[in-house]
Amino acid sequence: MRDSKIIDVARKANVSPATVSRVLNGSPLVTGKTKEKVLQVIQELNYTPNAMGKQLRSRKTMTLGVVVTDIGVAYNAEIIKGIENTANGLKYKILICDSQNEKEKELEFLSLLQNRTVDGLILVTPQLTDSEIFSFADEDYSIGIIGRQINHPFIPCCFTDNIRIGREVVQHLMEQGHRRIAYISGYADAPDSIGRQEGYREELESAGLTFIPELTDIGDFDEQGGYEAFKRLWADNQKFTAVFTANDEMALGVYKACAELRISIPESMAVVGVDNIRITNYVEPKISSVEQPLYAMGALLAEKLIDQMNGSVRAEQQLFMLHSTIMAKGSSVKGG
Amino acid sequence: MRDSKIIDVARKANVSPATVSRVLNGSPLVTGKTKEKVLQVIQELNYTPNAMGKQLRSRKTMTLGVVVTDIGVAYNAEIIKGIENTANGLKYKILICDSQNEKEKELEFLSLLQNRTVDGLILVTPQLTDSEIFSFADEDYSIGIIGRQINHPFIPCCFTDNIRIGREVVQHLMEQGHRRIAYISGYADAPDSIGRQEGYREELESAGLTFIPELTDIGDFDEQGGYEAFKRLWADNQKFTAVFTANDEMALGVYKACAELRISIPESMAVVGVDNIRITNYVEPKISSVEQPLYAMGALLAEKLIDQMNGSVRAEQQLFMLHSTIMAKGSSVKGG
DNA sequence: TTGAAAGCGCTAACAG
DNA sequence: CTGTTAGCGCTTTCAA
Repeated sequence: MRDSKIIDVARKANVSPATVSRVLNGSPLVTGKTKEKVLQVIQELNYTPNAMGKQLRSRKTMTLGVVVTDIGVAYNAEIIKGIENTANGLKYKILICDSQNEKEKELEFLSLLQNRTVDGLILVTPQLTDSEIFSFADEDYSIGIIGRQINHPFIPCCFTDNIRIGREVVQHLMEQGHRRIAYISGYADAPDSIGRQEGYREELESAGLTFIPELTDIGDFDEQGGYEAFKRLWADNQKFTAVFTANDEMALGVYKACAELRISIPESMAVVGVDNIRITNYVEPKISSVEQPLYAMGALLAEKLIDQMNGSVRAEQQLFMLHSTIMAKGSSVKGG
Repeated sequence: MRDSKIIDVARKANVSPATVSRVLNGSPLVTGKTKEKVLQVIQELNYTPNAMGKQLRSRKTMTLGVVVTDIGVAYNAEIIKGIENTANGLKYKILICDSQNEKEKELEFLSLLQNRTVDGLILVTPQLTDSEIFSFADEDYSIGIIGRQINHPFIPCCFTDNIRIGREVVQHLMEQGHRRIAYISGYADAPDSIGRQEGYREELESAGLTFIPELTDIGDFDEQGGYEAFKRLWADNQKFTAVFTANDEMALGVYKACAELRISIPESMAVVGVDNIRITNYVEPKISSVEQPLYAMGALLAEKLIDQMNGSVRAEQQLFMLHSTIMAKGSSVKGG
């Protein structure tokens, strides 16, 4: 069954296509009577406006591209939800790209901006470097980033205050009586690793303690990496009573290492991670962690990007730094 | 900077737009020399074909819509990955809808098929009833379903063999010496609940045991529901030594209930769930579960739907029933 | 092998 | 308030 088009409706209702279009788009300049007639014919013909015709003519797809490194990670899924809900509320749809951490796939997806398949693009902690992203940033292309701060006048960013995360975790551990606190970072060059370590250091020093490089190691953000990093730290025989891992996956690795080494948590070793993933509440003891406002980050950035796309101000770059919340649980509170 | 269009390229290369289009689409009828010239101009002008123009003219968006009830659930994320990868390989893009279990949102998204925003739509265990879906099924609309079998000539379906899941779980539990096995279903009317219970019953009976209705309860597929169902079963004082929950969330609820009731797993109570979610390997003891080929389901259905969309056979309905694998772990194997 | 011309279905100027 | 008309950028007959 061939779809009917605007001209069919127009003819049957004895009006022009323009009038039908006006009715469809809620123009106030149509008489009640005409409008009713048109609406009725639309019903009779079961007419639906063709999106491609509309998009071509209006030069808008009402679609936002979203590039994520892995849709299966709860962190990303929550951000996507925030984006999606906000976008949908503003009549935008979401085109997803799970890049599987491949730069090439991310780059490929960016071309959807050029060919106007999407009106704007949100990158969630992409693999792409700043300069690769810059090469696409243009007066005419709307790009936003979540989970990383980059310095470009047209690119709004939304990220957490990593320094503050580091400070609060250390502060919490010090309140529990710890003085020698280890830090396991993710990838060495990841902003999240660096920022959290910076906060860790600042807080230690502002408490009059010294930052000891030997108490830090690198764990690549995954369970295995955390496991290995902890074992290295432990073997190094630096005494420490608490470890702060830059994410929860690595904290799980620490749990595994402690089990093998017969170190009891939290009695002999306090552990705090970041992200507050679900599993932290199912292991014994529950893992203290820092909860980031992921949904809010997605929602906020989507809103701001859409705003910007729709011509509002672009006077200065929009940077949004959100705060996280520490959730103290059994892994860092004795008798908790 | 205004994008250049096909006519700009044509003029600069001294050819017609038709020729440029031919080059762009790899038509074999273009001279090598002409082709080179055109390609060169395309480079110079940094020309990218406008997707909307192309889509309108060719009546194809190369986009697949995907409706999921919750993108944050690992089950769904894995299916989406299968769909996305396959679709991308065939040059299709993915438009996502997280319906949050709201029928209304699912229905709204279905309209993207009507207005030709997407070429086809995949529903992943939707809330919509069969008849609601049927009202959209049409020679002209391509819809596929994952996780549920529905009976319609144009709608390919991909789902797991739930009866077999039930039989294999019961068989495994019987091998471990259990004779009185309880079953906690999800929503009473969910095909997954029914199929798994059917398999449970069949296997019991084929082993010469009787199906005891008092040993079954309903847990709504979530942790709390599993917790409550187990407590009801236990309070009912029917003796049983094993419980099969229709998914892992409910198994987690059973763990909670057993902890409170001081029933030790697996010594006094064996537990088996379905889905093999990540948490099953982080609780103590690990939860035995049934792993479904989720990625494969997504990939398979995407492929078949795209095939069907591209005019291949539509002789008979395509039904794909995949098999799952039981993963026996500590919760059902003593000393495991 | 290439070009001319006619739309795909819609919206927006401009007239009336 | 409504109609006429001219495209949005592209592909695809049909002719040459």
